[in-house]
Amino acid sequence: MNILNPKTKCLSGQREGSADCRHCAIRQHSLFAGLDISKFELLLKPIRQYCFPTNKLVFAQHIPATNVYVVRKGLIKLEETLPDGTQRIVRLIPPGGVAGLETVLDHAQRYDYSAITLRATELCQIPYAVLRQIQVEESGFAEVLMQFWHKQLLAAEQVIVDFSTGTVRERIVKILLSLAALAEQENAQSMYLPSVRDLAALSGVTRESASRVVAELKRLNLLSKAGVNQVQYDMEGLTSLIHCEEKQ
Amino acid sequence: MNILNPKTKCLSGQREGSADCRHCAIRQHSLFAGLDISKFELLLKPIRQYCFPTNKLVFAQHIPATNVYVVRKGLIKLEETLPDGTQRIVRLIPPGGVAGLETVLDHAQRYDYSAITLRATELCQIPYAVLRQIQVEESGFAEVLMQFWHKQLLAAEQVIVDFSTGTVRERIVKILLSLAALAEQENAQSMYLPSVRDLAALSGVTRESASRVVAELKRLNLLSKAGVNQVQYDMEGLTSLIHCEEKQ
DNA sequence: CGAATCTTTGAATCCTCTCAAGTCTTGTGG
DNA sequence: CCACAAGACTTGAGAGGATTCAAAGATTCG
Repeated sequence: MNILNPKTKCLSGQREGSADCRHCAIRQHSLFAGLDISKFELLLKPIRQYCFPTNKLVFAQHIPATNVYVVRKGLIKLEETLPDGTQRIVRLIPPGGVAGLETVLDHAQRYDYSAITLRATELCQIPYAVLRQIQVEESGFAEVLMQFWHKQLLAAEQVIVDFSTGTVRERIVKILLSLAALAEQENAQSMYLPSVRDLAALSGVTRESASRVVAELKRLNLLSKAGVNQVQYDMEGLTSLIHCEEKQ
Repeated sequence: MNILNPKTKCLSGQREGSADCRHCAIRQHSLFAGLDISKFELLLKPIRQYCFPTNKLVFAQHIPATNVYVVRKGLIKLEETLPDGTQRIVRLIPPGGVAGLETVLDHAQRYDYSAITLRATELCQIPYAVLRQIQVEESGFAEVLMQFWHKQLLAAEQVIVDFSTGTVRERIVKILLSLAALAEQENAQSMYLPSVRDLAALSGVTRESASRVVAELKRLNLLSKAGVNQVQYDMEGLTSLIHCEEKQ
């Protein structure tokens, strides 16, 4: 919930310093929206900001849950490892979203899933005690927290309805459209293309199947490489693929 | 949140009368657990209890959300209808669970999904204003509500990880094991077997595929009919099916 | 009892997975 | 800075599984 100092280097999971929520660009869109920050200045001191590279573990499933994380920039996955060793992603958390909300519950002291960055990601780490105290002092904060619970639910439901239903091509295209929408929000020139492994884990198919679809989309010029894990995309072309399939 | 008067007939969506939360058998396991009911007696008056038969719409997706429903007995599905006309179930709500929690949010005035009974189901209908008022008077109630948000999330995640991953047989068996666990909780002689349509909508496969698996399980004597939508089951046999598949 | 709906089953097709080999990338150490 | 190793991705071929289409058999409800 603060501005990343561009002079600070972004090392592996390194602490960037304590948060400056007053000047956070994303604040009004996230957990502390509507909060009178000056009133809580002291309370917010324990908040730390981190900067993770791609594929770093933010917290592991089953370990004691002590912090909620706000995604300021980047993208996180919440996933579970299945008995056969493959992963299943249960939801993605875009900028403005939170991970580890189970921390705020009295009786769920462990994280339900592992949280891992999909790309370079800036996070704010908010200790349990801070949220608890804000709840005490701000009667409206419980309402805000529930909005975030709701967001989590909607994200999980999207995984079910959009990403885990239909043919492999439909699923992958819907994932890409969803990520393209994120890119548009940031006015980015290109969009983030997850690894084949993550596309597979998010859609519940094999890596090979996911790879074939991505290759096909590139062949159709609906995607074209624009850097490491970055692609340019043809929004209309991708969208039309889904509509064709729905007509079946 | 009250005891169903056994003398009252259970008609289609008919109101059973106002709630008597003080004597509710399920209360200590649901939304009002830990609440001093006598203190809220007047407030809880608007709560109504309903008794729905199989396959009745409790509320429809997109209509204004004005009530939260507590499942006292039976089973509810939350589902969405896809463009091709088939349904996708995003989660099941067992006794003690709630549906329509989005009602309590300030900014989400419409239901995210349609709620439909899978079997004869007893519900308590709790108006928004009641929950809001309890939140005002009981500082701990927000915590309880969040526990229920968490439950919803876990249910959605189960649909992703268990019911929408792996072969059709694995998925169906995991659904059945989950329902068998519910039956054991109630010390029932047999378990509820959803319609083929619902099994398909819950696992994201076609009705035919779901039907074939159920037929196969009956042939293997892991399921045997014990009434309308009721089956006896071989817990160990079903469980071993999953373990075999995981070893692959 | 009859209509409508749901379920079952078969056969053919299509899709997805599996297995395997080869290619490309990435990160590390010399 | 390059070489190498490990891991990720791609691609093909074949097998197996799921879907589709179709028709017949149950069930349910009025």
